[in-house]
Amino acid sequence: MAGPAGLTPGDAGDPAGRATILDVAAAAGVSRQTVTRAMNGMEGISAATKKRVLAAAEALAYRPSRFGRGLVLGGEQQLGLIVDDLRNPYSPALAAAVVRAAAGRGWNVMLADIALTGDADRMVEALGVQTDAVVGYFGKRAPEWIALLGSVPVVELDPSGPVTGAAVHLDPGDAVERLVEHLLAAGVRHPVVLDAAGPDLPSRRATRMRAAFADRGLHVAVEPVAEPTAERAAAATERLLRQDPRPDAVLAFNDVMALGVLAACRRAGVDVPGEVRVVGVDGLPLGALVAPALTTLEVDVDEVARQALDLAVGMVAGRTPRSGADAERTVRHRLLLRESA
Amino acid sequence: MAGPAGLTPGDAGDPAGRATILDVAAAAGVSRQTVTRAMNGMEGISAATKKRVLAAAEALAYRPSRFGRGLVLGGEQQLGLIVDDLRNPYSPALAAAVVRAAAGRGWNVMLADIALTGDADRMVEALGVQTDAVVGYFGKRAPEWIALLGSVPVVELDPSGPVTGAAVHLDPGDAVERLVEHLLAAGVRHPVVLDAAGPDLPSRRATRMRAAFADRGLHVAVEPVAEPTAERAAAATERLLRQDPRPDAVLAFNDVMALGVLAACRRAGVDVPGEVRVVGVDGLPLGALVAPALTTLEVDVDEVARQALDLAVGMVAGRTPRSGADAERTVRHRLLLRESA
DNA sequence: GGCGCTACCGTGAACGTTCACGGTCGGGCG
DNA sequence: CGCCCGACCGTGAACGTTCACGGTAGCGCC
Repeated sequence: MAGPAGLTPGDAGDPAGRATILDVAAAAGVSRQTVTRAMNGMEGISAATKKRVLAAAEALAYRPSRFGRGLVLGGEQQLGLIVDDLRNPYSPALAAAVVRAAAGRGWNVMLADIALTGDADRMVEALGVQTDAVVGYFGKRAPEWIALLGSVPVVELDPSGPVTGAAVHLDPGDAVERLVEHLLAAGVRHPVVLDAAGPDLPSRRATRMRAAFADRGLHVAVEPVAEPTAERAAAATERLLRQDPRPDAVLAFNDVMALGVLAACRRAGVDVPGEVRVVGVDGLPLGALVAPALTTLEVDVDEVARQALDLAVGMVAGRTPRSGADAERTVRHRLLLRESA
Repeated sequence: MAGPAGLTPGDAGDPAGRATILDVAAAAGVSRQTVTRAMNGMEGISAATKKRVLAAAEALAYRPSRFGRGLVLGGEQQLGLIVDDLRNPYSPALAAAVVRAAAGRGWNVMLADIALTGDADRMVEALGVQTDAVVGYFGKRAPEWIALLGSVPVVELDPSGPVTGAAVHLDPGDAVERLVEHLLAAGVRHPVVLDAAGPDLPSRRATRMRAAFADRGLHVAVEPVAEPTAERAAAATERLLRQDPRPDAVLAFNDVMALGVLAACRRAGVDVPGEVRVVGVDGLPLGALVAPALTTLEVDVDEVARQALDLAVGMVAGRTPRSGADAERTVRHRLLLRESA
């Protein structure tokens, strides 16, 4: 168990570079194939030889090249996942779901964050080189990046623009209708939507919410926030609370922003849901931890992950078309009525 | 832009499998090398030929094999990151930091979750095959998994047992001393540590906290919780609050558990920090969103990521030794005094 | 002694790409 | 006309691994 002393990698003549299977074969006095047999636990090798080969491999710090192996074996299936910003808890919630779904099918997941990465273009391109399919949020630059990915199959998640290929849509469906009914029944008259200022404003969610209110004869102000963070939402809420008439319901773009709204209300001494009702979107578990517990439009990330993976593997296998109706799925939001509204 | 109609991949004789560079060469009536020149924007090719080659590539849905390319180019650097459970917000916070640090060095990050994955052994092994170095939380099974990784350089994060290789340690250092001083000065007499029931109990954190109290002549009860989740912590807290004497301070293993403690106190009508003081560990941003804002021992995830990557790339390059004093770094906790204690 | 069988091991070939070099062809120049 | 040069393009070789097959030795059996 103690590390073999005095052995640095490339201990024989090799000045640099990893040891290859031929180095091990030479060191053990056998052929390539015998090394393969030893390393991969195949039959057709004596116990003594196997031991000798493994010792040589250990001494040379030999590790099979994933490229050499992948070349002949046809490669493990590798999925690229693009998320918007890992600091927003929704991203990891989704990532967790995707990792789980992928593991079930024997796929590995490679994670990329386009908000955190300086050179997003390079990142996307690298992802295309390293993976067999890519799933994720592309936002406004979807066409550009999908082009950058070359012919790697792509599944867009909740696309904002017109879809160019496969996609999993998020549909507020009747959850938003029921939410609006609920708010109106509670006496809400001055609702405000706190929208995330993406490239295209207002967002689809905001539009959908506004439409639901408009159907029932109520006008909704849409307040754009520079970044979809709790801090920005809190700052925006402070402004809103000073308005006249004061909003009696704040619908946030996502749960994290809604948490910021709750914090701002608490600091301002405004009772939730008594004076202001607050709702989010995403259904994050941590929404149940705060007081009052957050009412939200929950998205079933496991279902999203399942559908996305289904599309991705289908496209890789050549079953699913790369675009068109068969390449689109829809996952519905669920209304999660807790305490804040 | 419109997809070329009537062209399915493998449109010529090929019954299955992706098109190779030779297929493109044949289709365009040129040689391999010319295809390479066209695809990679190299010089020594006429504009007309280049256009013809690119058209053929497009038609055949050709995509360079990452294995073939990696084999000759020596491979992009790829880092594996093992986290415990993505549903705990600390994991993504760390992952975000690692992704950022890695992107700065031109590395890609592949994410694995050992809690979510059914067959963790297989996952770890696959990670070893696909990456050039692995960083992460291995927990109790560290030796076993490091062995499984073969000769892939490994950096353990906050190892619980004795370190077998490189590691980044988390040191509560004087932050915990100052915390205990603060609690004692506030009149705390019956502190309880809510520990995460890992394989080795009590955890290093719990031990450290207990020692700090013991140094000042106070005994601390350690309460193990089956899982390090908010729900479990809340349930445990309900039990604790019925004890006599009732604890006047609860030190949780991490922030998520501390949030569970806060929720339980709120439900029980117990004032924080008036009647019970609550402390977490991690320094998650969301700890500032709850009421009262969570006092915690913050860990600088960016610094952890930097150190870990430094070790990893050093080992890959052969600079840093695989074990020993030079292969270990330490990052100190910081006391973040907010409202809950 | 010849035959076949088993256990063990080695040798071409292939995977898909890029590098280094060699070839061809047209044209300018003395 | 002979020479050289630049622009363009093609051909072996190499990367590291595994698969399919071929070889050799030992041994039992007729």
